Amino acid sequence: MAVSKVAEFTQEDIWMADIAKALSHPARIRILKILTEMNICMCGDIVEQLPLAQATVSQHLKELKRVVLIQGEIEGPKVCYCVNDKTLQKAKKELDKLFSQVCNC
Amino acid sequence: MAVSKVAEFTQEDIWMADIAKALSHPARIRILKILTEMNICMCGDIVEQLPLAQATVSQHLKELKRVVLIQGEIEGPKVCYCVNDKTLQKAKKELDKLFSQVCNC
DNA sequence: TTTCATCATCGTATATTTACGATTAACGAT
DNA sequence: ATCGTTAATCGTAAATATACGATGATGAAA
Repeated sequence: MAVSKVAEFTQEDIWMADIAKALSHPARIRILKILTEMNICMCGDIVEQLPLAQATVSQHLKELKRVVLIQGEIEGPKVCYCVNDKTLQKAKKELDKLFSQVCNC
Repeated sequence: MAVSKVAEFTQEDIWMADIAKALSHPARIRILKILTEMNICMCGDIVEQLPLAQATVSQHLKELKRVVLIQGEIEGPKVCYCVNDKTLQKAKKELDKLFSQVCNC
């Protein structure tokens, strides 16, 4: 694109779109589910369960971290990932709000 | 990317990611709101309310149509757009399901 | 039938995303 | 100190997304 026009929208719409972007790849949906299903949650565990290389999974984790849907805690050479309930709750609330605004039901 | 790996995920995760992708630009969030707020909903009306050229808005509408979050009805030279409540309801339901699976709250 | 209005599509430029191998960094264990 | 494990980052290639001007198609109105 020539130049992004994203900044010309409201902060609310930008945030919502940003959360949606983080959820816009099936690998990242899957990662969120894996993080909840499993107790231990190292990057390696996730790589095992996805048809993707370690570098690619690391990139997807980075995107989820960017919007704070997940967070990682360094434990020696390992990193223990988990979902961030606060952001998830806010996302759910804002999505509910959007859908109630937008749906005639 | 070399080759997309999207097909290797479940249909459910792919659908959810696809809906999220459609919502992943603030212009498209805004368009959904405009379509609900306004009674008449021509493409031109939307263009007026966005800081984007007509061709760009048309592209965003196409992306929303792709996942059937909206639909357009041709009325002479005009096209009357409206949100698709059925898809919105399904999206809300699936998102709720995802969040309940993924959030410890 | 010519003109106008409306909107999709084409062509194009640039930015971003997806994917991976290779490398690097950080730490624990030997 | 060296080695193995873990995961981030770099470099790169290819696919997609974003943005717009120009053009095309369609139908209403003159």
